[in-house]
Amino acid sequence: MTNKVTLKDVARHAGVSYQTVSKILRNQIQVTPEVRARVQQAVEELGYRPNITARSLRLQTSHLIGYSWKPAHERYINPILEEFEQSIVNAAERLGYHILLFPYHQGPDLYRPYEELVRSGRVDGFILSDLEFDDPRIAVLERLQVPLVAFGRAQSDGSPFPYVDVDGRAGIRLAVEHLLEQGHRRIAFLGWPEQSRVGTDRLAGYWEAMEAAGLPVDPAWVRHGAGQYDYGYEAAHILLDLPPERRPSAIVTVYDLIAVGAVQAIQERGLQVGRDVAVTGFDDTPLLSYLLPGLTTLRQPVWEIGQRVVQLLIRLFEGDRLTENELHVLLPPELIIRDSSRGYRPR
Amino acid sequence: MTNKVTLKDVARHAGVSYQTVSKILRNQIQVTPEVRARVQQAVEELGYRPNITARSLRLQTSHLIGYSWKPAHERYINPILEEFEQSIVNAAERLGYHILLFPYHQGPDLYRPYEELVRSGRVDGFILSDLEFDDPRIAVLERLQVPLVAFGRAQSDGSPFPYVDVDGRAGIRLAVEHLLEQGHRRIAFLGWPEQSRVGTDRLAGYWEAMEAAGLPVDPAWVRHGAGQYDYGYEAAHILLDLPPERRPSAIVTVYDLIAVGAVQAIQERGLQVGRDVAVTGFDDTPLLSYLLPGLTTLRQPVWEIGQRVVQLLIRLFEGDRLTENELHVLLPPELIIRDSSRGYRPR
DNA sequence: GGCGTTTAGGCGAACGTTCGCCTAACTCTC
DNA sequence: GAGAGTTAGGCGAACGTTCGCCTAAACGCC
Repeated sequence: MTNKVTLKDVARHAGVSYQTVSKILRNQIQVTPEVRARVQQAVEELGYRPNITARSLRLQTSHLIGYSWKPAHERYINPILEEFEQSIVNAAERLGYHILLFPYHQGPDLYRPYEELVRSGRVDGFILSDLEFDDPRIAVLERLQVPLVAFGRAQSDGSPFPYVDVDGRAGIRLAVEHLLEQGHRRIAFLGWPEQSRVGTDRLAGYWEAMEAAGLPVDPAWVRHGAGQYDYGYEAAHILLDLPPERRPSAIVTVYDLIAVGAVQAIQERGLQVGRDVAVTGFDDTPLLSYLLPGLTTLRQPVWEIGQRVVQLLIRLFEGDRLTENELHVLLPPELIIRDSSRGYRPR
Repeated sequence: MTNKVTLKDVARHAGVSYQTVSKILRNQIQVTPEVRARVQQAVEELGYRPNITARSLRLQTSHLIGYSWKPAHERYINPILEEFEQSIVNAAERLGYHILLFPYHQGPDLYRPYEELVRSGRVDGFILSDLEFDDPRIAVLERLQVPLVAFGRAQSDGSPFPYVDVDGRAGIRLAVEHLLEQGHRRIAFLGWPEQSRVGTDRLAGYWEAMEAAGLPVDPAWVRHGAGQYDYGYEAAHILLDLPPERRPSAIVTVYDLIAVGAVQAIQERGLQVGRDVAVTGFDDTPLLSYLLPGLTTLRQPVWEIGQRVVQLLIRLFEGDRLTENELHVLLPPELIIRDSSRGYRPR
């Protein structure tokens, strides 16, 4: 079953005390080359592997990181989460840690399971994703005084706890700037509900870019909604119903599926996406490329975020003193330009 | 950081020996109600939680299950894996276990990391998904003599190791039978490459259903291919190019994206999906419902599979003697009938 | 009331590490 | 060649549990 070869076995084989074997393997002692060789050989012959549990007990650290995320439900899937998961596993592995799955279920007794995991020494710290506004997990974990790093913020202007996040504001700014370069002047924005942290952040990017270009923004161009495909579809129809001089020639959205809905609405009116009305999305959702190959979108640096999150958490474990810039990291998304925002021909 | 309250603290507080506290908490001893109450109170006052690492060391079991899956790459995503992951976490949690992520990377030294995890006592056993034909992980783990349960088989007619799998053959049979009921007689099958384990299995279902209905199968109707969207698209065109009396009126596919490609090809020819040519997919891919709402497809009982996999693995841990039927479980998928296979009007 | 039996709870040991301290033996120096 | 310094490696203890064995007191019985 599990490893039966212990330090004592190796020691007996090599004719030294078992504590000495431990020290030799961890390079914490000087020995004659001859003894070292004997020990090495014994290790290999017996196939010794240190028992992680015993080490954890002695060292008072599990080398396990809890990962809490919000499971997708029925009609909602988060396309970037799988890549994030892979990334943190990858980074953790290289640093000698493993990732323990710990999905986040809303419910009355949120505290209990976290306390259990922490107080029982199961995990050394947590990685959180899918942060909500005023996320209850944060309070719980801070109360437990356990290190945590979040993928995402709780407030648009940053949060006190350590996080790594995508700079949605900069991303949307990139998208708007790109549309401006293409000659668009009336650019609409399909955002998320006004309370949404992510939505507010991205909307700010829109305002910044429009302002920097000195362009007035028609209030009708900025919309908020909670849905996905349907919301994009309906909102686009409303936008296209505006009188010609107010009708946007480009629609920036905060999510690919919203963009897909908008594309559908545009096409239904006999308009051509790109040439007549440009559309941009957000996330570069993998499956979409099959169905709507040409959607201009913003790709989050998910892999990089995962790597940073783990590195940051482990530095927290080690008790490093970290600067503001190390504790709060923002990474810009990459603008992927495709046909949905090319070939504009003003009419 | 981690729990500082130990059995000894509780014992001191309650005025008994610490071993007695342990026994009381595990109900392995009879004590006077008064002592039990004192201990209970001490536990609560101090917020004692047993240290999992120490327990693991003593009990020689980590209560951790390694989950190995094949990470999605660039253009390939497996839509059912997230649900599976959730399901095993859920089942494991309820049985006192946790899931450790351990992605499977093909490479020269496959053995090493598994050996490490097992011999060091990190995990008690493994769950494998995304099985390949003659999957190397199986050999490695069997050599290490570690319990394992797979989601999937390595051979169409079953595999020696414990597994839970979806009965693709029965699924395809359902789809074909449904099409027969709709009045279709010329039914084509877009499968996977001939070496594919899953593909062979599903193809068998097709043959069985056609044979049971006493219908001849035109060899041109059965196609094998490795792609997804493109493969479906091209294969459908080839099928529709057959002379009218040989041209299929229904296309069964082994994967939703292949079906989407086929739908595209059908529509390009001015034919209507469902009325003129029926199409069925496999997996009920979540995102697709936005883009092609009406695809008839087979939904794998992923949640159920996850639950069963964990239960089976834990019974393996416990050394139960299991019967053939318990070790090798097949669950049928559910046929979701939508518009792409309804309203057939023979011409 | 003496004997055997039950019961409550104590005690020692073990799981496999790591780490600090200790001590012989060796090396150097004058 | 004696004292001080260095070096190789041994030893005990600890991390926090669980478990088997032990014992003293309480109990039942005739």
